[in-house]
Amino acid sequence: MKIVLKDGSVKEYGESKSVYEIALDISEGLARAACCGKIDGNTVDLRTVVDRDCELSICTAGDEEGLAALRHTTSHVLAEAVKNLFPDAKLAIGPSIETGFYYDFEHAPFSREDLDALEAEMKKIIKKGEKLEKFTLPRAEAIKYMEERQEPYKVELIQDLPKDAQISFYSQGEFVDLCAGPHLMSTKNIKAFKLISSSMAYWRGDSNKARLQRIYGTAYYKKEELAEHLERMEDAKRRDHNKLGREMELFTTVDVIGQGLPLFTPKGAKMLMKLQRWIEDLEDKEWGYVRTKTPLMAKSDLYKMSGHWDHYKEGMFVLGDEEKDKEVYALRPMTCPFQYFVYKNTQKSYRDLPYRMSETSTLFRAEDSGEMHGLTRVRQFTITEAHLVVRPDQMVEEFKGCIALAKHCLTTLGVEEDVTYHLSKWDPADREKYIGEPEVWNETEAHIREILTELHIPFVEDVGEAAFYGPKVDINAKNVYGKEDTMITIQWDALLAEQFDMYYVDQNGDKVRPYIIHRTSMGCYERTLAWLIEKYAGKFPTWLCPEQVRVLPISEKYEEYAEKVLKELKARDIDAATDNRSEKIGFKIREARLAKVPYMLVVGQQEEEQELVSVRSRFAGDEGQKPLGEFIDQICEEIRTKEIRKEIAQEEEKRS
RNA sequence: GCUUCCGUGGCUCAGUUGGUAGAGCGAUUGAUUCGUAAUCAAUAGGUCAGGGGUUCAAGUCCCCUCGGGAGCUCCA
Repeated sequence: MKIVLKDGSVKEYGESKSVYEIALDISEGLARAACCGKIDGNTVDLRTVVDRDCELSICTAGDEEGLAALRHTTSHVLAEAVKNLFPDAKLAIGPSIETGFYYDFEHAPFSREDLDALEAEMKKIIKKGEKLEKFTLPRAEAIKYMEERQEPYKVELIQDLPKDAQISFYSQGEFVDLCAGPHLMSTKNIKAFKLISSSMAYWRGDSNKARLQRIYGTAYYKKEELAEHLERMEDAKRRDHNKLGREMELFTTVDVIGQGLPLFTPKGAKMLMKLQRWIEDLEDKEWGYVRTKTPLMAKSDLYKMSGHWDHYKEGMFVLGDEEKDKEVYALRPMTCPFQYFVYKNTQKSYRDLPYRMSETSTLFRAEDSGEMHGLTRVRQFTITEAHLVVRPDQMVEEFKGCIALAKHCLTTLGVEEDVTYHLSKWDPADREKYIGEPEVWNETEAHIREILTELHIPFVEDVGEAAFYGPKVDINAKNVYGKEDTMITIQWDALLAEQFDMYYVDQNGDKVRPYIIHRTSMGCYERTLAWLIEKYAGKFPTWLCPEQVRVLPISEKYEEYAEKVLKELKARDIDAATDNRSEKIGFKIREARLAKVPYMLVVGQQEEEQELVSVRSRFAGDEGQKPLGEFIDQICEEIRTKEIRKEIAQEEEKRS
């Protein structure tokens, strides 16, 4: 039997061998790291017997499959440890995930002390180095087997498998778990793991079903990799916008004002203003948008017309009681129908299209109390939202234009590499949630698919993620903890024009229904700011900084010159301040560094006499003395072009 | 909305089996007038998230409300 290995070399064996034996044969070291194999592209367990010519690769350190198998095995060890320490616990499921693994148990909540005790127990199990053995049972016997072991969740899982299936189990010593594999050969190959946290989870993610306790953990091949991962988690905590944004005095929240209602303090408000001016100017000057200003609330009649009353009432803040009050109002959760009436204000000709209306509008959404998080999930937010009313023949070009604008915005902010594109489709199995006919949905989805393919944008398709009136392109970004949020959305709407009786007059004088694109060029400002805080760990590109320059006089004697420098900076629209406190220069520099101000201008006797400034930047450290005018020209250019200067290697930031 | 953990001066926290609050940083004031990451000293700041209960006595125990974290569910 001929085996073609990953590196192209060919091995010949006289008889059948297991993947593990072959791995051992190739390299002792490799085999130790091996977790599973791939035969002709399919992941297989190390115990799998190879009895024919094939291509075989051994999944090892660095392979996704290998890492998943390692973590999955670690989750089994966790399950064994839980059973040892808490025999009453019932096992649910325990898969590997992107950052590690988890296992769900029916049990009282686990404390950190419990997790520490479990870690110690897991180490004991690993030290014993039991072999993981695979065996299979027919379905009926498998159910009986798990009933005997009093594992009701496992029984339920097996019952969902096909009647004629052979159910596979893995054991390590006394411990047995229902599992499809693959797994390590022995528990002793687990070298580096850590239990991270525990929390509640529902059986099968259904809030009507049993409440389980989930333990999260992670595992790596090497101790150093685990240490790196834990360091990354620490770094994520430091970058967390909800903490850093408050520390940097960008925003705050107040109990009596309410959940999901952040207050932007002067620095945060300045950043939002810069973002807004940039987006609005860009849209109006370069992309042909017109601006509207429409009410933040409307009578319920409007939402009934748009379909929001039927499809989205739960998410709206309704003012007034339908039973008692003549008029019921609602704060707006979106801008669409308001802008439709702007369009309808005058009769439009085919020559007027595309008609691109944009508005920086504040929206209100009645999110459930548990959904709010920092600036990424709030009840009131502001977004520059647009509706493009277009002729059907213009639709594809305009849709592409919206994607191009979004990409331009992402590139300018330096985050274009950090996003994923999604084609959010309807769910044909859930017709209630959507309006319109299946043919329209299939057709519009096909159009979007074609556009993305043509633009060479990699994307994934998500069923059931569409708006109720049409499919969309969602551009998502991950936060520091790896959770995804939608930043930008571009929606194809071939249906609402009908609902609002919107039309244009074509060449023949006939009334024709236009198409509509709902889109944003950036996400809402709150979420965008959160993203930027985490992306840059608070060290924003200069153009966005609420304080771009801080002038630091060596002593109070040079205060006058510092004020003169400040005046010239402000005359060129640079956001600057002076630090005139009677502190030593070292102290002032330290504070400016901690405030992440991009440029510090140190001024003393030499500078005053020769109209110079000593530049110290976040990017290059001490940049030396230069004439004030030269510095101002340079920073103005950096701001104008929205340059993202590279930071110097992180100096150790000494805190307290 | 659900489960769970948490809520002490502006920030980070300490507060032992219940005996009516402490530190560091920050702030303020004074002194210092300094050349690239912390000058010295003094002073002020808290109904211990809010409300109710148990107790001779509650920051500490119990209940409710509000707010925060984690995880579900949800998300135009």
